Amino acid sequence: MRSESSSFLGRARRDQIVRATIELLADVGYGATSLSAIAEKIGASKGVVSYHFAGKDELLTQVVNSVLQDAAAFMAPRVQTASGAPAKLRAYVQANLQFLGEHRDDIRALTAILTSLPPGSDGLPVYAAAGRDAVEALATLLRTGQDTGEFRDFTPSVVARSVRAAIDAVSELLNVEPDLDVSAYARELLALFEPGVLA
Amino acid sequence: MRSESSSFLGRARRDQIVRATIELLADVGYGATSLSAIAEKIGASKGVVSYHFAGKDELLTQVVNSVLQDAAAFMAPRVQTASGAPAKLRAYVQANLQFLGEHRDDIRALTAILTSLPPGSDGLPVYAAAGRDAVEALATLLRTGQDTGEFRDFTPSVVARSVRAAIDAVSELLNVEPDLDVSAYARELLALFEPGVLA
Amino acid sequence: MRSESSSFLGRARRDQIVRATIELLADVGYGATSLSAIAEKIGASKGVVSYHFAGKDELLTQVVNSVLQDAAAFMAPRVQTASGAPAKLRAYVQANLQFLGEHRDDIRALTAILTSLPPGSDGLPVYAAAGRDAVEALATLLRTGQDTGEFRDFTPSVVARSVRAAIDAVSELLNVEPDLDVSAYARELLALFEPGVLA
Amino acid sequence: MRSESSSFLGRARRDQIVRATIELLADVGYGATSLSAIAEKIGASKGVVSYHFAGKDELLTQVVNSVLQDAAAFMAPRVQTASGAPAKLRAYVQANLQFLGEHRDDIRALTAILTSLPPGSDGLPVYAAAGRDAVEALATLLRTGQDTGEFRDFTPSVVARSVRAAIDAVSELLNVEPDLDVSAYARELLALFEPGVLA
DNA sequence: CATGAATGAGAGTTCATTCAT
DNA sequence: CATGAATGAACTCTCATTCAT
Repeated sequence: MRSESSSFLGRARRDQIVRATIELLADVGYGATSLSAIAEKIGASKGVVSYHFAGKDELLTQVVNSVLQDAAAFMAPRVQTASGAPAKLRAYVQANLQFLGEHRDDIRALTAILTSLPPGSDGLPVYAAAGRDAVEALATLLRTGQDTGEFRDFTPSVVARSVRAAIDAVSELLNVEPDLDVSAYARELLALFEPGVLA
Repeated sequence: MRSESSSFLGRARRDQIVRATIELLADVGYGATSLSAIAEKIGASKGVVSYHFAGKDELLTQVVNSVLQDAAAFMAPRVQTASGAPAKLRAYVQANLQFLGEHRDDIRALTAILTSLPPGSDGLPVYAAAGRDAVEALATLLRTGQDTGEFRDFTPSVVARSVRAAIDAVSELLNVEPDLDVSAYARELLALFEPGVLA
Repeated sequence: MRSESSSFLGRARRDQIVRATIELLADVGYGATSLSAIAEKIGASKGVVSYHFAGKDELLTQVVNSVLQDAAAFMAPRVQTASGAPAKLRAYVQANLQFLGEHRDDIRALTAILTSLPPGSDGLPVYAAAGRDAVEALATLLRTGQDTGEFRDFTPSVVARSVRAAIDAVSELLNVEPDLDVSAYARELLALFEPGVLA
Repeated sequence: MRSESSSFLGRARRDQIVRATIELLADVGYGATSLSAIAEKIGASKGVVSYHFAGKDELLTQVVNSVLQDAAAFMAPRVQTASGAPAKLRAYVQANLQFLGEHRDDIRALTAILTSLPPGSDGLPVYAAAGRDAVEALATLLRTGQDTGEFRDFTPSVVARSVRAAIDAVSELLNVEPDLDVSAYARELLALFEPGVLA
């Protein structure tokens, strides 16, 4: 099925497989997410997955892209709507946590894949790129605020990395406390970071 | 595995195996750290590993414990020596980053294991316990500072989790920038967090 | 597969499939000549091949027959035209080499199939029949020459098999030396065999 | 088992596996010679084969080398003992046919492998090398005879290829006529070729 | 006629584990 | 203590075939 024909049925099957893969990754982890397990979950034979995806790699890539696109589609408008660097930062944190709360399986699946991929040939983790992109985007936001004098003088990459890490940590917390009030958590995070960031 | 024999030789062999496992985990990742690879690395047969450890699980548990104990042994005196909550927090962050810088393989191995272990039977990640302990210890420190009026009124677990996450993020950064000045990074982290934490 | 329909379109499709199969066999070998590869080569779906041929076996049989018929159609008039056993033998060798030179893919495909088919249920190679027929035809020619006194007294089947083998060996040589002068090679072959054959 | 320790047991097992593989190749052909079939034949699990050989490739390479070495060991002394090019040629043909008669399975296995391997990346069959070596060795013998004036003036490579092909053809014949008198056949071959070769 | 979807068997390979020596 | 041998399960992937549309 190399055709991008996007025949309705083919598309639906692929989506179904991606969804099943996400749920498995979230539920049983990377190691237990085999093609057999995926096939069983959708009530089909093993060959179906191989038919719709060139291989496990393509499937996992699809999962990663799917989640990243969803996240970007959710985040972008909320951050861009806000005016001024401080407001954008608030929107960034709040939107992030809201997305985390609403897409737990997706995030767990993403994490499972990214942390389980073997180190690349250069010795660096494969996911370094994805992570670095996210940090870089936030750093740019921070740098903009520094240029306008809204933010203090700090090293943007350090703060960006720390804020992102603090946000990502919520994902794990959600596994333990499913009823967490993510909105309140976002306010607490901002209360923690804003004093050190705002001018 | 008459493990209680604790003969000198047996102890040495176990340590050697644990070290080899740590290096492999750091170098080639969880997936490529097979018993054969470990055996090959120490120039022995596969059976040796199975002989000294009940199974792969016990070996990995040993690796985790080993690293956690080293970290605790390094951290504890530095934090306890400092007097006053703010000083203890500074010591905590600085000692943490110093340890990260000096034990990169250990940390990478630890991360590889903890992020790759499948979710436990209760659906929660196995490493939740270890992580929770670390956060809880820091939260206690923060709570103490709040009791003495040295720290503001925030939710200790939220701040503790965020600080830990910011610290842990440095581990990945070290893979990309091996020459990172961890001491300077620690100062930047404190400059970021202290305004939001100190009373 | 309503194969007796022999509609123009159906006939054309079958021929197209057979041609594609021959090219694949010649280019990538027996093992890589899958139904998918054939379908891809003609820009159609896998089902097409299955529709026009009862199975892979029938397709390969068709390929073999097709090539054998072409060869027979090329050889027969050239040999029959020559008068006298020695002239027929010369025509046989020359026509054979000429055909080899002009139908390399066909020959390679034929060889790929015949050498890759599993031994038949009787333990004998499936292609034994085809090979035996070719040897037998040449042996008959030789026997005729012996009867007329033009050829020496030798065992016809031995000489026939040897001549055929020497001819077939040129097929492999053509893969290595595509510019081989087959006509000159034919003369050398005759110079080698005629002293032992002619009376 | 990468060790060349040549422990008696390991060596025996490897030999046993190679023998089983040869018999399978001879009996059921290349396509049906799977690792499972091999394992079943020696009454062991599939893993055993993988344990003793790095992969199927290494096993098949071993088979090829094993047969080629046996053949060389058989042929070399017989040819070298003969004095004079004509005698060497006679010894070559006779020894070859004798070996063919005594090692049918080996030859069938060798043929199965060499004809079934896919074309190399250069488009040429992998076995071209092995075949070319054999032809080249015989061509050298012929050339020597020409230099001494014992042989006529012909193109050595053409004659060498033809003689080799005539010899190889006997291998197939042996499948059909197991009781063939190879010694008599050798005499007939020599009677066919010598008139065209001897000065 | 043709397609895309699905199946199920079988391939080679890897791995943790067990055990006799 | 240590080894080499063996197992058996699981894995990804490929393929010929079938079938509803």
